[in-house]
Amino acid sequence: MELSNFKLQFFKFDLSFPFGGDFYFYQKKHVNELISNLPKMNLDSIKHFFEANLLNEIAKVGTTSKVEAGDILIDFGEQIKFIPLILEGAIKVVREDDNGDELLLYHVDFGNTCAMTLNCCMESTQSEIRAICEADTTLIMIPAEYMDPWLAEYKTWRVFIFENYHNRMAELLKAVDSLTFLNLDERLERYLLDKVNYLKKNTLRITHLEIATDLNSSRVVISRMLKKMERNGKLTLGRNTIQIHS
Amino acid sequence: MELSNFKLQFFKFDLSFPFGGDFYFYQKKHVNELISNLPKMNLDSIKHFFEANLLNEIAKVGTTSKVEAGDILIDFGEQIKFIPLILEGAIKVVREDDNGDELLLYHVDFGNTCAMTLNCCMESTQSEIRAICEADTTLIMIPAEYMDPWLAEYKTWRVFIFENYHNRMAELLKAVDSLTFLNLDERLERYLLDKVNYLKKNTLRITHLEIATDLNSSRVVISRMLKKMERNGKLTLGRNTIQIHS
DNA sequence: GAGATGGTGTAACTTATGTTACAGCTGTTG
DNA sequence: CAACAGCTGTAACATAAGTTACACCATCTC
Repeated sequence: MELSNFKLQFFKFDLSFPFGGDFYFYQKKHVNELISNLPKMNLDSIKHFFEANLLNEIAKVGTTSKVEAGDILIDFGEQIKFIPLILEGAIKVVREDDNGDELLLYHVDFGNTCAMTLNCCMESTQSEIRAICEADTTLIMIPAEYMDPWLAEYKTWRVFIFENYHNRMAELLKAVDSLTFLNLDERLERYLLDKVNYLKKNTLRITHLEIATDLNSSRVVISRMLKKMERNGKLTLGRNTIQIHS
Repeated sequence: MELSNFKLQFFKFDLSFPFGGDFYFYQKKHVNELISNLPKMNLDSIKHFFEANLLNEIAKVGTTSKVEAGDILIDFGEQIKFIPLILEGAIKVVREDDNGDELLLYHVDFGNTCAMTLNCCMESTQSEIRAICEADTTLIMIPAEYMDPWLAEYKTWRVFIFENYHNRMAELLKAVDSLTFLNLDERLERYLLDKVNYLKKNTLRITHLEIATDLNSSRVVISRMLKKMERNGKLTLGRNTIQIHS
């Protein structure tokens, strides 16, 4: 509920950073520079759903970081030490089996965090998923040890955490529904529309093979279905691009 | 973690109740009789993972109820007003699409609660799932309004709630994995082994149609596969029964 | 005990999806 | 420019799963 209006107001992050994509290697000194550089932005974008005292705490212990498209944020089996709160960009969460076959589970975007990660923070278990940035992404990293005390202390934190659990659970349910009740062509259509939605572009830069991987299908099948959809006027195919007619 | 040893010690619930399966209709007076009848059992089975003060609170506001096999605990779209904590028995959680096609998501058993329900308690949303008793089940119902204050006050409650979220999430992931990476015959095999596990019997009382419904498949296909498994010596088929050789 | 109901077995067929193979095209690299 | 790697299109075939149809039981009811 508190989250909904958050989505309306993006803030632009214009500083360039002296370090690369993998936040596990960020040093404390970088973080301090960072925080002192953007206190206003930090508070502005979060103040709409966290209480004042909590905002202060977040400003004190959180660090802002930027991750590039294609970077892997979290991988299978990793121990997670930060709660990532996404300010800008989009992250996709995938599952993999023993043969290396993949399946896209869902996307996490603005104002959300990854509930899979939350579990790890509370219980020090390992990640069951891989999180990959789809666009350049800005996030606040909160050290995992604050998870529990904040739950005790701040109502807005509890709401935030539970809303996130709820959202993730709903996404997982949606994934189960698609797998169970939809044919591949319907899943493909949803997949494309989803992508248009959260990337906010009608023309997607993507190959048939990437789609096949996300849907755990094969390239030939996806090409076949895309061609059919093109014949039906739903989209236009190009090399490395698909333009959705919506 | 606290939950693990809880599983070892069942307690037997021998009183007969003056009311039927649907706990939504229980009256406060019944509840009070109940509580005064079983204070010892209540505390015994829970004291291993809740702190003393919380146990007192649970004894004060919780009610014990018994639900029969086959009863629907929670259905789609219902507003949930109680957190169910399962003491004995087994509950299956299923998903349904617009055509009425079903899919079994997972089971909830001893010492656990349904995380889907938790969301509803925190945010007053509606149930996205149906919960059906598979065996006669005893549970403690805790009014939803205690959910949030207890999170603030009791560390063991937070652990309990998050462990449950984690378990449910893991079960959902397992469901996704099965749907994505396994063939129907493998899913069938897992399904049967699962059932043997949580019902603690090698001989299952079930029809092929029921299995087909749980797996969102068709009876003919399931019969075909079961017959093949019988020929391979994995099980013995009978009318309404399947005996698993393990 | 006749009929109805529901569970199981099996064959024949259909459909969705995956696989293999290959051709053509585009852009990059040496 | 020649060679190469990656993307797309298409045909032919293979497999998993769903569908239809029907026979045969077991159990229950009138």
